[in-house]
Amino acid sequence: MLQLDVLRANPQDVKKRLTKKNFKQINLVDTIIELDDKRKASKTELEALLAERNKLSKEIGILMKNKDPKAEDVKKRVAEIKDEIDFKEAAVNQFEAELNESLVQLPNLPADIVPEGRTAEDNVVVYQVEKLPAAHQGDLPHWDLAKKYNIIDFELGVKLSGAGFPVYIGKGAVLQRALISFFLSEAAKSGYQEMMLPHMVSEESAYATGQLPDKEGQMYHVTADNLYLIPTAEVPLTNLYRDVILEESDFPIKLTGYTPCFRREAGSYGKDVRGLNRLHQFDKVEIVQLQHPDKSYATLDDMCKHVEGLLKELKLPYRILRLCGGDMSFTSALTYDFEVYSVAQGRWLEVSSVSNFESFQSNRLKLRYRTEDNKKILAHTLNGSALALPRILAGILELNQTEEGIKIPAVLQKYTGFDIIS
RNA sequence: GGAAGAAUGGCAGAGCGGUUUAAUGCGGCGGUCUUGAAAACCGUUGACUGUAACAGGUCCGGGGGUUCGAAUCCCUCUUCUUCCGCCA
Repeated sequence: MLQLDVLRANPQDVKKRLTKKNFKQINLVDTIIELDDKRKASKTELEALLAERNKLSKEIGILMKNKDPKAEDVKKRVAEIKDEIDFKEAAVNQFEAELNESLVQLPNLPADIVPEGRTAEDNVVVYQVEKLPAAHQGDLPHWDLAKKYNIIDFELGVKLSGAGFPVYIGKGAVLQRALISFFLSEAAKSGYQEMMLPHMVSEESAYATGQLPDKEGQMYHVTADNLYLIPTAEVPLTNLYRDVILEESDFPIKLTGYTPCFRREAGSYGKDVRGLNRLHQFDKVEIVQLQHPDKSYATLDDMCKHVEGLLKELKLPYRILRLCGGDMSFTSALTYDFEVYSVAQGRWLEVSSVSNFESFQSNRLKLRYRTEDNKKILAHTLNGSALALPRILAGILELNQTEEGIKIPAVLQKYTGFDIIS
C-alpha cells in the first residue's frame, strides 16, 4: 500500500508513474486526496467534541462527589453532545473505510529504471548467456523424459488430486529433495537464516503482504477455518516481521525458507501448463531481505547475484530480464526475472523473480525501524525465488539428457547420492 | 472437543466505575561521582493520530454494548495456562 504522504506530496508524479505501470484509474489519486481531506476535517471536529465530553464528565465526577445537584444539569448537556459524537463518528468511519478501499487499489510505483511497456514483449534483457545450447536429434521435452525414466507421474497426481499435482517417484523424488537441500545450503552460505514455516496463513497475513485483496482468486481458501494455503513462502516469511519496530543496526535481515506453494492458476490453460511448466502445487526456496531504504537497491543486486550463482552452479543457460512497467507485479517497484533456456521446448522458462517492494509491503505490515532521533520509518522489503523447483527440474532433465541417461549436475551429486538417472 | 482461569507500556506487575494525564520495580538512555568502570544517587524513557509548533484525540488482546464517565461492568471472538477427553 502506498503512503498517503507520497500521494499528497506530489500527486502529478504519482499519476505519471502509475501510468507507466499501466494502471488505468488515475483519477483515483485525486479521489483519495479528497477523501483524506474530508476524513481529517471530520476527525478534527469529532475530537473537539470528545475533548468537551471528557471535560464535562470529569466535572460531573467532582460534582457527584460533593453531592451537588448541578450534576444532573451537566449530564443533560453531555447527553446532547453524545448524539453529535455518534453522528460524527459514523462520518469519520465512513471516510476511513472509503479511503482505505481506494488506497488498497493502487499498485506500487515503478522505480525510475523500469522500462516503459505493457507486456512481456517489452521486458529488457539485461544479460543473456553467450551461446545457447545446441539442439540434438531426438531431444525429448521433460514430460517425455519423466515417463521414460519413471521419475514423475502426472496421471497418478490426477488420480489423487487433479491436474497440476505431479507425483515424484524414486530418483525423481530424491532429486527434488536434493535441490531443496542444495538451495537452502547455498542460502545459508550467503547468510540467510533458514526458517520452517506454516503452509497456511490467516487472512490478516495474506492481506499484509498484498495477496489480498488483489489476488483473492489465486489462493486456495480453507473456508472452514478461514485460512489460505500459501502461494509462496514470501507470505509467512515477511509476516514474521509484521508490527515490528527494528533498530537500524538490525539491518539487513536475511531469511530463507523452503515451502510448497499452492496456486489455483485460474484461467491458465494450453501449452503453458504442459508437464512441469505450471502447477497447482510446487516446491520453492525463497529468500527475503528487510533493509534500510538507502540500501535496498544494492541489496536487490546482491540477491540477483545469489540467484545467478545458483544457475551457474547448476550449469544452466540463463538470461536476466528487467520487467517493464506493465509486466511487473502489483506490489513491486523493480523486478528481475531469471529464465532458463530449454532447447527441447524451444523456449525460456521463468525460474526466479527477484523484487524490491520498497515500503509498499512494510506499510501494510507496519514494519519500521527507529532512527537515531527516534523517528519511525518504513523499512524496505525484498524477496526472490532461489529457486522454484519444477522448471529448474525441467531444465536439468532436458539439458542433461544423453543416450546413457540424465546426468546429474556435479553440485547436486553429494545431495542425491547418484550421478545419473537411467 | 469439555471445564476452569488469564490477557495491562521492552519485561515484570498494581489498579477492578470518577485528580489514572496507568502506580511501582527491572531494563534502556542521559547525568553526578570516578583515571576508567561498577555501585550509589538524580533525571529521563510506550504506540497511533494531529499541529508550523503547542494543544487536542485514540490505545490496557480484537470487536460490540451499558454509563454523563470504562483498564475496571456485560456480550462476543482470539490467544495463552491448568485439568479432562482424543491423538500423530
